[in-house]
Amino acid sequence: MRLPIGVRPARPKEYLFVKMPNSIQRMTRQRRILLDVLDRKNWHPTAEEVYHIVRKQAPRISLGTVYRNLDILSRQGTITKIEEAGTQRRYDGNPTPHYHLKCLDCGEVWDVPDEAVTWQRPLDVAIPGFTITGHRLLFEGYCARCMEERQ
Amino acid sequence: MRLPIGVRPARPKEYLFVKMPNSIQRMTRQRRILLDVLDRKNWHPTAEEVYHIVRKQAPRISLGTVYRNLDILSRQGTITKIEEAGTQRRYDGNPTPHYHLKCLDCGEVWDVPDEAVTWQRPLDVAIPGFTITGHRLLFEGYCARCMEERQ
DNA sequence: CCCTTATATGATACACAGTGACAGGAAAGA
DNA sequence: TCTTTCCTGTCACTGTGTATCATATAAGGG
Repeated sequence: MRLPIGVRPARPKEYLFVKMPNSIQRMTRQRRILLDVLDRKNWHPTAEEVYHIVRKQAPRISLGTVYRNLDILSRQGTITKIEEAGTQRRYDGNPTPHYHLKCLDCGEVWDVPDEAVTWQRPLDVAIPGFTITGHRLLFEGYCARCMEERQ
Repeated sequence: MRLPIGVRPARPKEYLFVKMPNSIQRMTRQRRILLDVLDRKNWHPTAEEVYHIVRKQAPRISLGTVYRNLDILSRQGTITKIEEAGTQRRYDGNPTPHYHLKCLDCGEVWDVPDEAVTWQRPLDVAIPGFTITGHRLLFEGYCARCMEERQ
């Protein structure tokens, strides 16, 4: 579990020019379960998947509440939102920056271990007139299972 | 203009395990206009934006036709589909691999000139059990105009 | 421990981006 | 010009996520 019951999470860290969201004020039952469910390694569920799992513990939770909390938590920096236009968003309980790997066949997403990526300096970019605050890197390919199935 | 009228573009290049799309068979008026409109440097319109511009030359074109063609052309390799930047997909008339830059404030997307990116080894990744076919890299930050407006 | 109050929830309707189906239209080769 | 079959426009529809609002409840104070 990420946060002890009743403990307010840290306020959103200030970030250059980023409009800061409402942060968490209350640790509700639903929110606690949701955080607990998201706290697994190398798991990148869609909102729908989170919803189905959370319902085992909170059968009357609404999908809206799941979306609302996933949004709040990701904007607040507690979880990561993986956005790709045209597809379903995925969420990642791990808030520290890291890269992802996506199977082009089944759509599943995995973490890329830092040591698997080789570049000597962690990537330097300079574009005149632009203030760069970060980058997102997604690797694409085919997972072992999908490779097998297609042979 | 990318393709002379009446010239069929190259058939889709075969690619490991990728289901190949229907490729272009006919150079229709609508398709010609669309390709013409997309052929601008450093422009990354949404389907909606393309639609509005194409309609100046083909007022009765449907949004469905725009989507259909953007999809066919990108799968065929004539244009690039940008999925990682925001909620709406964007399209890029430039089919050669390159990176993009997105303003987190206005949502606009630009090309990153290759020489602006510095990494000593050209990015190497090895993940057991995974066949990597490519990667997508998106830089995020704030453009000059948005920086100014917020000061 | 109960009361108060603002935040969070559940229900529902809605918005948006993109897709599917299909009859009619028009490219391209004969 | 004719024929074939791919493509278009129309329109209904789906899936993902958002807005609204009455009700419920967490958290701090008395």
